[in-house]
Order: sequence, then structure tokens, then C-alpha cells
Amino acid sequence: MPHQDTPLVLERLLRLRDRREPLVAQIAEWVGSGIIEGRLQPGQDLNSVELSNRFETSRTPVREALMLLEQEGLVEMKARRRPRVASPSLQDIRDIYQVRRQLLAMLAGLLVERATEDELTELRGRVESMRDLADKEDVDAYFWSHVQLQERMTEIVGNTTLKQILDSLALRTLMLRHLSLTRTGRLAYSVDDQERLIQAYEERDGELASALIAGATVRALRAVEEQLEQDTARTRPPGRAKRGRTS
Amino acid sequence: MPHQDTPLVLERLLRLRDRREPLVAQIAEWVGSGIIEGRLQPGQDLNSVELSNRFETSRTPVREALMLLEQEGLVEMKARRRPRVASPSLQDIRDIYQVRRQLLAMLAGLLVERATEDELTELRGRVESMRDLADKEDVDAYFWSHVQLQERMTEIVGNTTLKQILDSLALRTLMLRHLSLTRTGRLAYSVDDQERLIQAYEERDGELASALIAGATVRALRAVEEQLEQDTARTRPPGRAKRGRTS
DNA sequence: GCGTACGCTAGTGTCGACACTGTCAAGACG
DNA sequence: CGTCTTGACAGTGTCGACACTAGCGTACGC
Repeated sequence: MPHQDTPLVLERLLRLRDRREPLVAQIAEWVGSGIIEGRLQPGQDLNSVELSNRFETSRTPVREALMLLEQEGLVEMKARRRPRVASPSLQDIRDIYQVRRQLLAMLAGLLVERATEDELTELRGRVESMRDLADKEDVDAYFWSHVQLQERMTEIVGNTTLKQILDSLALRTLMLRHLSLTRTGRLAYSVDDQERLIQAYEERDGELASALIAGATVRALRAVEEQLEQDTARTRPPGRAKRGRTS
Repeated sequence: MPHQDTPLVLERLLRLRDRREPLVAQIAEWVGSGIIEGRLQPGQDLNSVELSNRFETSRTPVREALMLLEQEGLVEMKARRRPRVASPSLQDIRDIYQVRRQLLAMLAGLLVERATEDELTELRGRVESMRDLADKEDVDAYFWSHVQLQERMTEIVGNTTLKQILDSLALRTLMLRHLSLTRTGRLAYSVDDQERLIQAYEERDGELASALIAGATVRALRAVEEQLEQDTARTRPPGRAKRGRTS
């Protein structure tokens, strides 16, 4: 049940507008959203012939779209080998969250310095509507609002390099979202974190904001880890290991 | 006078090994090193036909190589327009250094936590040989040693996400290197900074290390800014403005 | 029965051709 | 004399074809 804004947000996150032909953009959006929504499983082959048939194009634009997604960490490509949906290891995931924590803390600090009062009230408005979505347990809508909130914050801060990196990291974590926010109760915790954050911004307390971000990120990672353990515990015993010898 | 290790380091920074065909790698290395060494000027057109002639290939691998460099911020591509060598604005440069400062501080903190004594002595050895290069005013060799030092540090820390981002940022700053380290005296300052850093690592003082990194990065940015001002002051009056209205 | 060598096939990387579009210059028009 | 239109050309995006290779099943040797 993908949220209807998915393709639009993806288009922005991948910076497709004006940077790529519509054809490439279309393919990248389809594959990218497929990975994020779980329609395409980690490790699955992304046969470029099949994709070109599906979109009734040649393989050239398909290759280009896959290369785009590779750079965002959603797809793994090795020369002469079939592209696959990325399947990050637990260590990879930890690394990503660690960097993300640092950069989000940086974002918070800059936001406290630079955001106007009007911008802060706008952010508060966003968080309040996220509270509604969390109450309705509308996971998809909540998640995309979350992404858009971060997008808006990076926009306010105005550091394009930071924005691009955070967007890329957001995409990587996005493909884990069914592992984190779907856990019951996570949504409520998450929105609580956001509210506290906004308050710290309004009080212009950069230290507090950074600390809150760090805490929230750690909790998000922990949720992902727990979910991952459950998943492997559920799928491993039957012997359906994706790869690696079962010895 | 490019340093002889340039292509090898570039190959690692661009993660070309096994990820791309040798043909693509070759083109990416040539163009990438050209940009870094100043053989290709910012804003210059990167005609894919001309490049394909130069390498006696079709345009397909050329396009792929250019896309690779685009993702590293060395090349700018817009759909249906000729690819150009990136010409970052002053604001872009400031943004890059700001993010880089933050991530290098993170790197320093992790290094203090995780590096073994042996690894630290290895790093010290590298810095000492950099001191020699600085004394000889061998700017190119110094610069590539600097890059390799950072590479090694990210390797020791072992966070691949952090490594990739820092590599990418290093490439972007690399194309500004003739703007920063060529300034007389900069080399000596830079190596001083590195020595103080190593000492902080050895004393396991993460706070100090982060602070030193931040200071060093700020100084590097300032050097770039001053050089940029001189350049524009020298080239603008004749009326060779690249773009933007002179009002 | 187990491991290895061989051959087939699906899929990748590269190519040259073609249609379309941005770009620049010469000419038309005021 | 300056501005706008027009047209040619250069360069891009896409295509279908081809050579080559990785992956896999089969047959063979042991």
C-alpha cells in the first residue's frame, strides 16, 4: 500500500528533475520505490533485459537508472555480473546510522542558528500533522512525512552538500523502514522525539537538539536490529538462508 | 607534473576495481585526474564524441565514466546538455568544507577509540614522511600522501559509509588543491596540524583531536577562499566573467 | 557417490546508426 | 543599428545487434 506521494518524493531525493531524461527517471522511480516498498527483495536479481521489456525500451536507459540507484546504495553492481537489490549487512546498517546520527546532529545545530521563527512554526505544523498520522497508525504516510520533514530542514539550513548526503542516507535507511517503524509503538516514540526536538529548536538549544537527535537515531537503529534478529530467527531455521553456506 | 600514484589512488577513490570495466575505469581516471590536475578547467565542455575518439571507443563507456564522475561532484550533467567540468560556487565550497569538518572530527573520535598502538605508529610514520615532502615543497607528492593518509585512517576506523563519503568529499576538495596547498607556507602549516593530530591520537584525547581537525579544516578553507579572491581579482577586470551578471 | 570438466544459455558490455534537441550564426525585420 | 527568426550543425539520448562471459546443468572420471 504505497503512499501516493512516493514517486514525487523519490524524484526529488534522486534529483531526477532536469538531471535525467524522463525515461530514465521513470525506471529509476519504479525500481527505487519497489526496493523501498519491499516489492523487490534484498539480493534479488535486477535483470536489465526483463526491465527493458517491462518498460518497452532498450537496455541503455535501464542501465543508467540502475547506476543512479547504485550510487544511492539501493542497488549493487559488479562488472559483468547481474545487478542486485542491495542487501546491506548488519555492520553496514550500523555504519550508516552512525554517520547519519552525526550529520543529523550537525543539521540540528545549524537549524538552531539559522532557522527563522516562521520556519520553526512551519516545522512544528508538520510534526503536528505527523502526530495525527502516528495516531492513525498510517505507517507509510508517516514515513514519507518524516522524509519530507528532513528534506525541509536541510532546505532551511541551505547546505546543499549536507542535503545530498542526508538524502542518500535517508534512502538507504528507507529500505529498512518496514524493519523499524512497523514495530508497534515505534511510531509514537518517533513522534515524541520529533516534538521534543522542535521544542529544543524553538528554545535555540543546539546542544539539547543534537543530544535528542543522537538518542533518537540510536533508538531507531536498535529497533532495526531487533527486527532483523527476529527476521533471521524466523527464516533461518527452515533453512532458507539467502547466501552463505549452511554447513 | 602529476604525481605518479595519481591513477592508482584515483582508482581506489572512485572504487573502480571490479565495479566497472577497465575501459570505463581508464576514461574515468583520465578525465578525473585531468580535472584534479587542472588540465581540464572548471566549466569546460566534456564532449562525449571527442572523448570517444580519443579513447577509440563508442560513446557508451564515455557516458558511463562521466556519470561516475558526476556522482563524485567532479562533473556536472544536465539532460540533453553537454557535460561540463564542475565549477563549484564559493558557497558550495564552504558547504563542502563544513560537512567535511564534521565528518573528520567524527573520524578523529573513532580513531582515538579504535586504533591500536601499532596503527598509530604507522600513521605517525606516514606523517613524518609527509614532513619530508613538505620540506622539499613537493606539493603533488604531499597532496597524494595526504589523501592516502586519510584513506588509511578511514580504513582503520572501518566504517565503510564514512569512508565513501569522505573519499567523495576529498575528491571535491582535491580539485581545489592548487588553490590551497600551493600557497607558500601552507604545506608547513598543514604538516604541523597533522603532527599535533597524531599526538592527540596517541594521547587518546578525542576532544582535542576533533578540535584540531576543525581548526585545520577552517584554515584550509580560508586558504582556498583567499586564493579564490586573488584569482577572480586577477581574471575578472579583463572582462572574462564565466557567467552571472556583472550588473 | 562425489567432485570435476565441459558446453549451453541467459545476460552483460560495447558498438554504430538514427532521431531529436540545444546552440550558434547569418539573415530578416523593425 | 539592435532585436528576432530561421536554419544548419554539433552533440545528446535511444535503439537493436553482436561478441563475450558468468552461471548452471550435464556428463564424465574417479
